[in-house]
Formats: sequence, structure tokens, C-alpha cells
Amino acid sequence: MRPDRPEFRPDPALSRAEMEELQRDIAEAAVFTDDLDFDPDDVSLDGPADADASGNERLVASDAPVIVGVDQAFLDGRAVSAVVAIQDGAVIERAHAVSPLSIPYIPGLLAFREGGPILAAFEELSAEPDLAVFDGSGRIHFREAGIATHVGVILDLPSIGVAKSLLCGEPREAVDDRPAGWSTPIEAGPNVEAPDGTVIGHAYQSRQWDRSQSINPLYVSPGHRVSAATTVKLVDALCAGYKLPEPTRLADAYADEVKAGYE
DNA sequence: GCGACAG
DNA sequence: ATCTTGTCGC
Repeated sequence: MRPDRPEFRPDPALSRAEMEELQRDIAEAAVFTDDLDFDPDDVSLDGPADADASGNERLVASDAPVIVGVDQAFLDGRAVSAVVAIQDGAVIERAHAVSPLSIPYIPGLLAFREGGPILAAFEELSAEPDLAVFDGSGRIHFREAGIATHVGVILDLPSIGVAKSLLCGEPREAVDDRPAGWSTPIEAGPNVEAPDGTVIGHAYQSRQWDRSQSINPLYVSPGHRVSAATTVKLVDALCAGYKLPEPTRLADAYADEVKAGYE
């Protein structure tokens, strides 16, 4: 897949002030409303719905959306970036890239460390994705430009961010011990460069134990061309009984697999 | 100065 | 993120 807006590439050599300024440009170019080329209701992890009288799937290309999960593994000073594409829940392609890392992890500037390596993996992908699921935040970011938003804008690809912990913003309600399916808005507060109260994402409880131990919720947010409400709906449809959505789990496993071959 | 901070 | 054994529970 080719970068649509190469001028937004996250250059690790930029100064901190330049990085932050680029993020404000990314946020301005980002679309936080639904502009998808598919119906969110068509997202499913089950096989094609239509089959002939004998129950066999039709021998034609599916028109179901192609969704990619993006994740990374690390070794020494390198990143193993993995992109796994699925359609109707089945893997149709896997692509990866191994790239040197030039800067350390800095909260708020993750895209400048991992964005380039991720774009390299996308260039190895031949499938044409309809949606990308990133491990990290999208709009839930100090300047509304987390890695899901940054990469989504560069590729002009609808994207969402799925983070395991909250970077910034304020949950409207306490998030502890919630049942599966529950969600609450994450609103912009003093740390976010957006009008106070702006809904920048949601805490979403994708899984929960029946008793005893409790699982923390996921923090999901729009990357590009997806609304906050649809983001929750998509993540819900992409989860299969585990805390993390399937695209993310598959990408995580593939990244580990590739990494294992390098050591 | 102090606290908070995706992966 | 990564380094890592055991352990609780269905």
C-alpha cells in the first residue's frame, strides 16, 4: 500500500516542537466522522453469509471488508512490524518489515518511533484494506493525533486505535469492574488540545470474568474516517471472546513469529 | 518543581 | 514494549 500523503511522514529527525506541530496538522487533516467504503454492519468474523442450497460457499471473491491488524515486536534496536489482513474472519494475507528504530518511546510521540516501520510493512502488503486496527491510540492523544490517526491520514485509510491503557482524557464514569459490552466516553480535559468535554474515544469492556478477578477495559478511539461511536461498534464486532480484537491478536502473533526467526 | 504519560 | 514461573479457574 502506498502513502497518500508522504509529506506527513513521521520523521524521527524532527525536533520535538516540529513533531508536535506536525501532529496538529495531522489532526486537522483527520476526519473523525464516518467515511467508510463499507457498512459497519457487514463486519463479521464468521464466514460469508450466502451459500448455495448445499451449504457451499460461492466460488466468487467476497465483497466483505478487508480489515488489517497492525502490531509490532522488538529486538535489539529494531522493530518487527506486522500487518495481517482478514476478510470474514479468515486471514488472506500477512506482510511484515524489520526496521531500525531511531528514537526511544516518548509518550505522545509514539508515531515518530513506530510510524515509519509500520509504513514499511504496509508497503509490503498487496491487499487493499478497508480498515486498519492499530495497537495504540488514535484521537485519544494530547493533540488528537495518536499513531492510528497519523498512519491512517498518511495512507488515507479508515483506521481505529485500540489501547490497553489510557494516554490522556477523562472517562465520564469510573471504569472499574464493568460487565462485557459496557462503554463510557473519554472526554477531552486539560491535557488535550480540544474543546473541554469533546468525546475523543471510549473505554470499552471487551471481556470480563464472571467472578473474582477483574479485567481492565480497552481504550478505543477514532483514527481516521471513523466516528467514536462506530469505533466502539467495530471493535465489538471484531472481538471473539478475548480482550483484544482478532486483527490485533493475529498481528501480534505474526510479529512474534517473525521475531523468533531472527533470534 | 511535581505529576502524568499509548508502545 | 521486553525480561519470565508459577498458579488460579473453567
